[in-house]
Amino acid sequence: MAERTAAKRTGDQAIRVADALREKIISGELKPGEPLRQERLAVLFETSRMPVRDALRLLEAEGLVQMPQNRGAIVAPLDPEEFREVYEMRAALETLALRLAIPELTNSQIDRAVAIQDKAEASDLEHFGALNKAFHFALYEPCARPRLLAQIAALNETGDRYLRLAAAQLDYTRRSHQEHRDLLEACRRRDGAEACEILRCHIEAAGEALVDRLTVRLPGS
Amino acid sequence: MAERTAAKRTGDQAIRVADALREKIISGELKPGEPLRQERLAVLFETSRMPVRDALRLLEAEGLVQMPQNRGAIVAPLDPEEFREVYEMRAALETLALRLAIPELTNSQIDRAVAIQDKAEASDLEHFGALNKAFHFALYEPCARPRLLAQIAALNETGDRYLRLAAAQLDYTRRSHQEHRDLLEACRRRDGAEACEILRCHIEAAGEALVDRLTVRLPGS
DNA sequence: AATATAAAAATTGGATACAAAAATGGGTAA
DNA sequence: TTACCCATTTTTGTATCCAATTTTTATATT
Repeated sequence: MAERTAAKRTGDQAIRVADALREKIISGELKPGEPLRQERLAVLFETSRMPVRDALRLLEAEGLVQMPQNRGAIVAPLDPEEFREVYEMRAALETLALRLAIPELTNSQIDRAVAIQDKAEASDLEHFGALNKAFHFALYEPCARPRLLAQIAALNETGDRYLRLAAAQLDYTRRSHQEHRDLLEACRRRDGAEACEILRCHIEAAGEALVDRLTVRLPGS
Repeated sequence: MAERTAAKRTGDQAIRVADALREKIISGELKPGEPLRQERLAVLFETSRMPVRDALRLLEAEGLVQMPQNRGAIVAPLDPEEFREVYEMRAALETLALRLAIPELTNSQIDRAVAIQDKAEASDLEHFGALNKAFHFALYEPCARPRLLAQIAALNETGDRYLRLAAAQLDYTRRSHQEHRDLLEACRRRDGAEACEILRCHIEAAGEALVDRLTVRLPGS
């Protein structure tokens, strides 16, 4: 444990650790309920326990980690009820973002969303998650609401954990793609009400489908 | 700086410090932009800098504190645009909570909300904030969505900071009380659509009124 | 006199050290 | 054999210490 070869230099170790941990949690490399020992993580990321603690606090705020008193952090367990909650909140907040964004949407921004969707339809499941997120955010960003967008991003991250579990959703992507196309069409017409309605159905349908699947797969708590 | 008389004892100092700081920030005792020096706070709360740091991280996640890199924490500045965002999100999330709660609402729960509202109408501005929050949560809680409720609570806390600024809102409380009564009426009829519509207008009206006021009062960023 | 620059002070981010709490395991008694 | 209790070990929470960065202050130069 002697040589801290890499970095004692500047800035924010906590962010770096949090990003790496978040990735490991979302990807499922760290399993739900798995304990996160501070010393172990400190060694793994070549730093001390202090930035690790900060990172854990960050992820706790994001809902990816739980930190019971004096009992050590664990990867937040998966719970179909929580997932239902997440997509309900997503439906509410993402329609809000879209409604606010549509009056500001430029044609070139819509074109960029189309390009992302083209790529998504050609890609495999591995990259689908990221492209899907990029597509949605391309449409939301013009709303210029940083706090709202951050919240949506956090909810998406939590949701992605569940998505990973039920990866055999190939049958769903086709429907998803069609809904994305419909959504773009409504955006081109600047029809906010219609676009929001499509988006709401899009999120809720995906959510319901996944909840069904998860309920079968997961035991209680 | 010698005697740490009070406490080296147990548990989570960070929570205690965070609670105290949050109260000071929301109440306005700590002004927006004011620097939060770690050592100073450590002495004030009779602890070391470490729990203070944890507390600041917590409050940063809640949006009440900003922590620029290596530059020390400050009380998050107030920005009318942020407030607009907060009440837009509140409108979206609280109508969701209410819609989900209404089918579960019992008569006794409604009665309890009425009792809270009675008290609110009789109280002074000092307690209005807390009672107002209690009223809303009495109606939302039956939705049984912990994450959603936590998010709403956080948004309310942020919003309360702005409310404090424009306290001369006596003229608004009368309208607010009437809207609360209308809302209760719709809940009694279990008319979810109507109740949500009233709630949406209630939050948006209060928000718009306050944004106007704040825009006059506050300079740009 | 104003501005740029460099030294000094203050303050944060990170590492190590220490104490309290929880988990573990072994032994003993029923 | 099983249940319970106490000692040991692990792990967290808190305090102190050190290095690096930012801010302030003083000085010199134009």
